[in-house]
Amino acid sequence: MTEEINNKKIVVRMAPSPTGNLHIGGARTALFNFLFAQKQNGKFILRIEDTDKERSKQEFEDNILESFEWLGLKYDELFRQSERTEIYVSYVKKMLENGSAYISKETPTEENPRTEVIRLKNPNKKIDFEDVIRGEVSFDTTELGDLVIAKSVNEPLYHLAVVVDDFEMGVTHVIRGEEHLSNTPRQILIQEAIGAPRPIYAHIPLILAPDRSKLSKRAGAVSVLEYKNQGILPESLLNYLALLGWNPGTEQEIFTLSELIEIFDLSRIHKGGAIFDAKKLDWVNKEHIKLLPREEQLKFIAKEFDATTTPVLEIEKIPWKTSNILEAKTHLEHVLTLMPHGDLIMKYAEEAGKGNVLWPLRYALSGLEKSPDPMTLMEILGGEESKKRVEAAIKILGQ
RNA sequence: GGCCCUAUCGUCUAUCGGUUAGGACGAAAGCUUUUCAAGCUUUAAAGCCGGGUUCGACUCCCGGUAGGGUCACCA
Repeated sequence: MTEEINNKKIVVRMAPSPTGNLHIGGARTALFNFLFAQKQNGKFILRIEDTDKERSKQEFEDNILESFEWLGLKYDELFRQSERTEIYVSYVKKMLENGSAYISKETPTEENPRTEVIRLKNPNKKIDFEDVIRGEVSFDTTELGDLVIAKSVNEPLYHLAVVVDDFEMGVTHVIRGEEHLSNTPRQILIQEAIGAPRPIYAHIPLILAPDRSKLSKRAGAVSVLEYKNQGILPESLLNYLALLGWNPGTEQEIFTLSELIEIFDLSRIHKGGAIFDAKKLDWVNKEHIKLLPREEQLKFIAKEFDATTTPVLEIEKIPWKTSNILEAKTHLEHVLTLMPHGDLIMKYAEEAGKGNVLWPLRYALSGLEKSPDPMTLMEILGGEESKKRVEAAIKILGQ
């Protein structure tokens, strides 16, 4: 509330380019922006940066949008840079007029046959900026030269489009990946040329491949949506991603999205990159599945347990280790009369010895030495199929 | 290579000058008549190196080293 009274509302954005599927690095950037905006009661913009017509693909934009949808990261506004060309053109013209940019004659090459481009007139100065995560960062822009900001008046390039959009959209905080840290001085130069205020920067550390290199397709970066197919819950992915490069300062590790919003804090973000650990993600996912209502839980357990394969039973594995075949048969026969009443079966198991009853039951249902517990299996398999399997086990024992 | 950033168990991390350096994942071991791909218990496992500053440094400073990012008419 105070933010809105004292100064303007906070505005953040996530600006992916549709040149690939949204992967976990992008998802985390989106998450941090989202959490910050929610916490500050601000606005979260999703901006598709598709100024590169050759590399931008509709399928990737679709993938990004679908990923946001699945993750449950709601944005307040959606923009496409390809639909905003006139705006950039007007800025290019303005810069040309006020002399902060100029048309530069180029010697055409094979890759770049163009004879002229538009360059920023670099004032060649030192740029210092305060990064929320990294503190004071300073660059000498002399080495940047007069950077190209547009291929032509009608073809703006990345840096120009970003700066114009952030200005036009009133972006107050730029929260993005560390790979953009060295882009920042260029963008500040353009800001100053068009008279835009400087937003607050927060460059978050990269998510690394197991060999500590930048995450790429080659290094095993996978689309966010692939985790969906793997049975990862969106809240699990978000929870895990939040813990990569950030922590709440307590020992709690499992959070719902609203809990994350409550406790998220930019100042606790790390500086160093972090390796993505799929095993820990699995653990986080398991914890979130436990939080689900029973019905939902079964869906995920069923995903890993193949209920369609009829178990192949080995007779000697049916009885519990201190028991024998005859006893196992007796117990299963009794259980069969009790099915499908789980509570009655449990009661019987308590009396007859849990291992004696439950092990043969579980093994009969699954044919596995390790599996979900018998009650769960019966829920997944259904009453009829469960009975069939128990009967089959009894038959084997009776031979 | 230039510029910039970073540096605690294998991995994710706590520590904001004084701790037996804590937790989690994973690993290993053990327990369990077993609602066992679970749970519980236990163990191993870390301050990159060298200088300062200080009564005292993982923590602050400097220098190395290592890793990463970035140096497009891509984003």
